[in-house]
Amino acid sequence: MAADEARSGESVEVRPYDPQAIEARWQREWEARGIYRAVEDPSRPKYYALGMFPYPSGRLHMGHLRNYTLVDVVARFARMRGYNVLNPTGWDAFGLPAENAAIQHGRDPAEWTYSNIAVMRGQLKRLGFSYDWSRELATSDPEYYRWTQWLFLLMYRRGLAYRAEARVNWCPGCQTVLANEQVVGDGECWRCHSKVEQRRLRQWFLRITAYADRLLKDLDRLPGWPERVKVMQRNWIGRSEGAEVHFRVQETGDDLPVFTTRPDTLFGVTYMVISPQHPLAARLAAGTPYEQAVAEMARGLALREHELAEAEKVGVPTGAHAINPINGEAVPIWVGNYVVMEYGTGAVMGVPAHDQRDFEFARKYGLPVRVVIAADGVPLEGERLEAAYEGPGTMVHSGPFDGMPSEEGKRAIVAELERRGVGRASVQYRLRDWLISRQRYWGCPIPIVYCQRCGEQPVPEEQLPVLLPPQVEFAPRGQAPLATAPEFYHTTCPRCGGPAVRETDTMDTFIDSSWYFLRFCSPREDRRPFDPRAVRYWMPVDHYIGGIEHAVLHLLYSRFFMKVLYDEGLVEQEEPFQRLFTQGMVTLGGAAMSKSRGNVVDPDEVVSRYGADTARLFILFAAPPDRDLEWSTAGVEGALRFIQRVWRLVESYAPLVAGVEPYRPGQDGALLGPDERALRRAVHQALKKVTVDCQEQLAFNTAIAALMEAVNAFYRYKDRPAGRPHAAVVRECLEILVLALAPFIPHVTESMWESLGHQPSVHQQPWPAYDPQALQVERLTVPVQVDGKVRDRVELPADAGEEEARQAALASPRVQRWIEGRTVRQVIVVPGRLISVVTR
RNA sequence: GCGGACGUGGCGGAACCGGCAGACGCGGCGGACUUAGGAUCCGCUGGGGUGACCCGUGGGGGUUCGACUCCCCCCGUCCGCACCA
Repeated sequence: MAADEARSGESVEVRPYDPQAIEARWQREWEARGIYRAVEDPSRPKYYALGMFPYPSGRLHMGHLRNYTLVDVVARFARMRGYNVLNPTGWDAFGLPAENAAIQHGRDPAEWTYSNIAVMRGQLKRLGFSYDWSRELATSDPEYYRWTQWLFLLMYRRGLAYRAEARVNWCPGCQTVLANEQVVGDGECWRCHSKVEQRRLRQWFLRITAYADRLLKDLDRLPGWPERVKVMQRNWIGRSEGAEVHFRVQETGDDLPVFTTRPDTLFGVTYMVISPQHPLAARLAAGTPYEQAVAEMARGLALREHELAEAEKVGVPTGAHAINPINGEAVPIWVGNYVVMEYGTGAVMGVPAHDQRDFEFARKYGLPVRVVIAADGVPLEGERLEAAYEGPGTMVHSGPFDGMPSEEGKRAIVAELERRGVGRASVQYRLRDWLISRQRYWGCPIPIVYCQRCGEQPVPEEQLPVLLPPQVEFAPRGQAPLATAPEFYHTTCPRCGGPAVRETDTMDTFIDSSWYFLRFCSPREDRRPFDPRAVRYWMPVDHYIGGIEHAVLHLLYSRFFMKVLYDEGLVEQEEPFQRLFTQGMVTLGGAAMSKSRGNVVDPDEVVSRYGADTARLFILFAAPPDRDLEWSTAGVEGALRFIQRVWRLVESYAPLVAGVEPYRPGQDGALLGPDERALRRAVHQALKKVTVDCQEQLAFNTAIAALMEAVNAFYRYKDRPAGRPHAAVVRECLEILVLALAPFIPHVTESMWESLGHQPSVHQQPWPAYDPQALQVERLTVPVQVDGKVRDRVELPADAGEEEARQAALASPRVQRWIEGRTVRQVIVVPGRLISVVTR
C-alpha cells in the first residue's frame, strides 16, 4: 500500500513546503536546546570559524548574507565531521556613522548603535546561522573597550604607542585624521571619499613599523591565505634592500644621507635632489633667487600629495653642492617635487643613466647623464641614452670597480663605504607607523592624562575603563567632541594628584577589531582581556571569511596585535588566522549593490518571500564563493524549486520507509537490482563530491550541483515504469541526501530528518561516509579517438585490460572506416577514460 | 609603469594530474497530467549542415596521439599599488 502510493508519485498529496513555519520552529528549538553553544573540551579537536563581524549600520545587506552563509556552512560541516566548533558573532560598534546620525538627526550615537544592533540581530537570527549567541559582544560596551584600553596601555608600556607631531592625513569630510591605510584610491577617505588633505598635528601612533620584518616574513607561513592578499600586504610593507650613503654639503658641512637600492651606480651620481620638506631645503635656498620657489613647492606639497604621481617633475637648484663619498666629486643639490619626505631620508642621489625618474629630471634641466653600468645595447655616452637603463650589467666609469658585475658591485661598494665610515647596508620599508588618534566622539577613549607637572601619564589599570561620557557637543569643527566636555577631561594626575586633563581624541575603530577574535574565546572574562586557557584551546581562527577590502587594513593590524601579544607571552601563536577566505561581491546589473546606485535587494525581503534556506541555497549555488555573484530572482526561484523537489521526495517516501532499517553497505549487495544499484551509485557519488568539495575548498556550487544530480537520479528511480521500491535502499539514500544537504539548508533538512522518523537534530549527526563499493560500475563506455578526434565509443567491462580495450577499439566498424588504408602506429589506452588510435 | 586575477553556450557557471568541452541551474522549445496551469513530472536545447560531416573555450603561434588545461607572443576586462629612490 505504502509502496504503491510512493510509486504513484505526485498523485499522493504531500504537505506543502512552508518555509516560514519550518524556519521559525527550528530557530526556536535550536535556541532552546543550545545546540550551537561552544564549550571548551580538550578531548575533542576544535574548529574556530569566523566571519568578519558586522558594523551595525542599520540593516543587513547581501554582502553580509553571503559572508555569514559561507561561514555557517563551514561551521556546520565541521560540526558534523566531529569538531568542537566555535562560531561567534558580535558588533564592530564604534564608528563614524553613529556620530553622523547624531549630527544629522540629533540621535544619541549609543542609542542609534544599539537599536541598529537589535534590528540586525533579529535579521541574523531569522537566517538561522549557527552562532553561539551567548558570546555576542559589541566593541562599544565598556566591558569590551575597557580591555581595548588595557591593550593600548600594554602597547604604551612596551614603547609601541607614542605621541608625535607629524604630517598626517586629514579628512575634511569626517573632520578627523586617518591612517595611511585608510587613504584609498586617488587620495580619498576610505569612508566618505573626500579628498584627503595634509596637516601637521600631534597625534598618537602605534609602532607597527617595529614589526615590519616579521609581518612580512610570516606571510610565508600562511599557506592558507590567498596569494592576492599576501601580495597586497607585501607591497604595502614594501621592503627594499640597499644602502645608506652619507654625502656632505660642501658649503655648510651638513651631513646629507640618502637611501639607494643601487649602490653600484654611485659613480653615476650627477646631482642630488631633496624633498621640498627636507629640513635642509629652506636653509640651503635661503638668500638664493630660489628661496621663494622652494617655499612654494613645500606649501604645494602639503596640500595634495596624491596628485604628484601624475604631476610633472619640477625642481629648482639650491646653489649648494654635495660631495660624493666614493669619489669626492661635488654635484649640485636640487629641490625636487618627486622626492617623498616620508620615505628613506627625504633625499635622493640623482643617477640619470640608471633611473628613469632621474633621467627625466636631468633631461629637463640639462643635468649631465653618466653611464656607469654597461650592457648590450646601452650606449656608453650619456648624451646618446634615450631612456635610463635600469638592469644589471658591468660597472664602468667607476674607478677601481670597473669591470665588476653590478650585483657584486653593490656589495663591494657598500663594503668600501662601511670601511670609510660613510655608509652601510640598509633596509627601508614603505610601511608607516599606524596613526590611531581620531577627533571623534564615538570611539574608545585613549587612556592617557596630561599633567602640567608630570607630563603624559597612562591611566592606571585599576581605573579602567575611561568611560565615554554621554551628552556631548557633536558639531564637527576640527576638534574632538570630548574637548567640549570639561566634566570628562578635567581629572587629576594619577602620579601627583594635581590637576590634569584627559586625552580627548578617541582611538581608530580598527583597534577595536584587532583583537575581537581573542575576546570571543572568553567574552565574559572580567579580570583580563581574555582567558589564556580559552585562547590556547580555540586560537588560531581556523577559517576566517570576509571581504577583500580588509586585505591591508584589519588583516594587517590584527596580525600586528597578535605578534605583540605573543611577545608579551599572552598568546601562543603569532598569527591569528590560519586560513583566510575572501568572498566576492554581490552584484545586480553587473555592479556592486549600493544605495546610491539604487540596485539593492534587501535580504529580509528575500527571506520573507522565499525563506532563509532558499536565500542561502541560491547564494551558495549561483557562483563560486570567491567570485562576484550576480543576483537573479529566477535563480532564487530555481533554488526554491530544488528544495521543494527534495521535500516532495522525502514526504512521499516517508510512509514507505517508516520503521525500515536503512540499507547498510556490504549487506547482500549482489542481491540488489540494477535500479537500486544505480540509485545508490548516484547518491554515494554525490556524497563523495560534497565531502571533497567542502573539505578541500569551499566549492559549494559544485557540491550542490552534485546533490541536484542525485535528486534527479532519485526521481528517475521513483518514476521508473516497473518494480517496487526497495525500502531499505530508499531510506539509506534519503538519509544521506538529507544529511549532505543539512549544512546548506539547515531548517528544511531538520524537518525532513524528523519526517524520516528521527529525533532532532540533524546537525548533531555525524557526517556520513560514502560507500566505495556503491561507486563501482560493471561496464563503462569509453570514447575512441583516431588521430585525435573522437570517432566512436565502445562499451567495456570496468576491469577490462589494455589489450581488451585495444581489441574492442580496433574492432569498431566506425574506427575501421577511419583507419582504412592507413597503418596503425600506436594505440594509447587510458584505462577507463579513452582509447587513442594513431595512424600518423 | 609594477603586481595580481580573469576571458568557456542566450545567462550564471562545470571540466580530476593534459584524456568525451558545456555538469548543475536559469532562460527557451516540446510532451505528459489537467477544466486550467504561472504547479508538477519527462524530453530537447553551442553554431552550421541536417545521416554518421565540419567548426567551436578572447586572438595568433608552439609542444603532444590528444590542449579550456602546458609554453611563447598579442588583445581585452577587473582589482591592488604607484615618482618609495
